[in-house]
Amino acid sequence: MENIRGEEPQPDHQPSIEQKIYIALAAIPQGKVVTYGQLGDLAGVPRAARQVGYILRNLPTETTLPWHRVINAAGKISLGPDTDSGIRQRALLQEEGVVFNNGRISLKQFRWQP
DNA sequence: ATGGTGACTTGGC
DNA sequence: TGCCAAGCCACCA
Repeated sequence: MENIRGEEPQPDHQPSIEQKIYIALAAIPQGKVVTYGQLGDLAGVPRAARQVGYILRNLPTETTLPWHRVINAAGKISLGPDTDSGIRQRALLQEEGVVFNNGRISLKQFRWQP
């Protein structure tokens, strides 16, 4: 596999941070969400919240990964509600049955806990 | 080398 | 509840 910057894998064959994030991301079930920091933890990369955001921002638009199931610790979408991606994320989540209350998702109800 | 930035998080009022 | 300051860490100019 190759990373988002088109670089080849590390010579030691260790999974890159990105690959770990992709794998953890792919495991999130439909109708559930995780926070940026949680995704890092699930991928075995603590304190990687900002890095997760960076990686998601650089995903190709045609990705099949469930990028929309990642929200912030406040239970809100981190993209502006006025941006195309922000609007799409909300729509995709609602299609999966995720409910918004005043722009917020109840982590109590919808957070995925393996 | 170095300081600014950001799809973030946490603790304290 | 909500706002703020710190902490965080890869990326970039």
